[in-house]
Amino acid sequence: MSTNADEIAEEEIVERIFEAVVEQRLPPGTKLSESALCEAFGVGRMRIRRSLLLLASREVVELRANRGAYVASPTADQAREVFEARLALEPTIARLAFERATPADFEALAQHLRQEHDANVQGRRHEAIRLSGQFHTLLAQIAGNAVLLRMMKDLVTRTSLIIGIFGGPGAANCRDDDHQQIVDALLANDGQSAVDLMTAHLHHIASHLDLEARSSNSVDLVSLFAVQ
Amino acid sequence: MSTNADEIAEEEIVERIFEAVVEQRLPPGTKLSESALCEAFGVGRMRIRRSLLLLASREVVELRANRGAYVASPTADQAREVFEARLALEPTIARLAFERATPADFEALAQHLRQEHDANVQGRRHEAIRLSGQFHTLLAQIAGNAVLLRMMKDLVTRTSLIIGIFGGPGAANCRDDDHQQIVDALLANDGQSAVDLMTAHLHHIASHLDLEARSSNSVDLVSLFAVQ
DNA sequence: GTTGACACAATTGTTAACAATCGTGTCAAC
DNA sequence: GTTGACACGATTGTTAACAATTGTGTCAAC
Repeated sequence: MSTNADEIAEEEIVERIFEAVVEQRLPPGTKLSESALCEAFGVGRMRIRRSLLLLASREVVELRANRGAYVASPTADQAREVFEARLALEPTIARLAFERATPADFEALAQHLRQEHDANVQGRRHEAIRLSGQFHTLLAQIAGNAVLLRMMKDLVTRTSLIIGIFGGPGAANCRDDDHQQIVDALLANDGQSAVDLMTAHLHHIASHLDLEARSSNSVDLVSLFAVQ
Repeated sequence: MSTNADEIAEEEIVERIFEAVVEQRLPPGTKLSESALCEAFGVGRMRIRRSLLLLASREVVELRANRGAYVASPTADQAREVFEARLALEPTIARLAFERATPADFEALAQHLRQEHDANVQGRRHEAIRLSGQFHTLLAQIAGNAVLLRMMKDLVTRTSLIIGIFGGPGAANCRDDDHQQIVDALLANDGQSAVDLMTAHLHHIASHLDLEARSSNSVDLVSLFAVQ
């Protein structure tokens, strides 16, 4: 009764769009027209508008007045902020996951690493990218904190956008080897190493970004003709 | 042209309700009827509904289907999660604020402490509570990270709800003396102390909660008649 | 050939009426 | 006197038509 199967809920639409963004099938700047989404999800316009509002509140979508919804294009500053936030959260998440992981969690981690490896080997790029981000939310899930999990979902999604903009052409999200090492540390009962590896992992990702790159679009003109 | 003065934006409605919740003028469970809010803010129903959706997405408001919007009533588990998240974020925020604070920021902190002290001495309870929470968001502002700032606003607001439910009757949010000490540490150029004081401060607040208290409402019946 | 204004089409934003659901109060039955 | 069913009022949820804004394409003028 609470789960009406007749129509898709906003939550699911948001989830699906999140997933598509994580997989980089919806690049930054993509226009999300209401009518197209109505058709895609088979729902009314109101539901789409609510979903877009929710996506905008999580800064995955940008709402321009009278011009529609677009997949967000994080700026270099925003990219820095996202990674700073991840560096604040994820070491703690790694520690909590270390403290609370059950045997079932370790099994889930092992299975995830296999999937990630397979997707990489078999060249399923979208799936590999998605799993790569999902590793971080899986850890948050194991950490057993819904607040942190929600934050991580947002940050991981925005990270995909950031890599899409500032990452090199071949740059995927993470080396899966890093993930393997983190899980190994957890299995070896070495929590501190897991925390440190996570920190290093994030620094590694951030270091592969060129945050000076795409400022060319509009900022150049502004700064070029600045008075000073 | 972008700032139409003719009507209040959703953003402002959300901000105002956030403020009222922080000040504990909107206790947990309060019904937020659409018509009442329409009258209160002088806007159409659609705008109110959008605002409520935004508030719900930040878990300050709970939306029950066909029954309306209510100020959220965090559970004990959610309370633990919120404090865990704050413990993950705020030490980092304190460190960042320490690294980046300008003389103007220190002046703002000093002024804030004065206001907080005055409100306490003069017994303006609502304002005191608001300023007490605002201290934490002010630090996030000084830390210069919009992502972290947004997270902190949500967490501080939810903390007010948590204290309203699980705090003792006279329990305000923070002792302002703790805040003074943190600022003193920053002024003394002692970043590590500021970080440690912040951690201790959060533990102090959490320790004054009785997270076993209000589980009586519905859980008691369930556990009372449990099979085992 | 380029630039400017104008009009049209397409899309978004808003409003108002309608439908559905829930809580409450009354009333009858046991 | 308590419990159950029923109907009403109030509130929320949805739909569809309408209004407003934006972007585009055409056309004339220089």
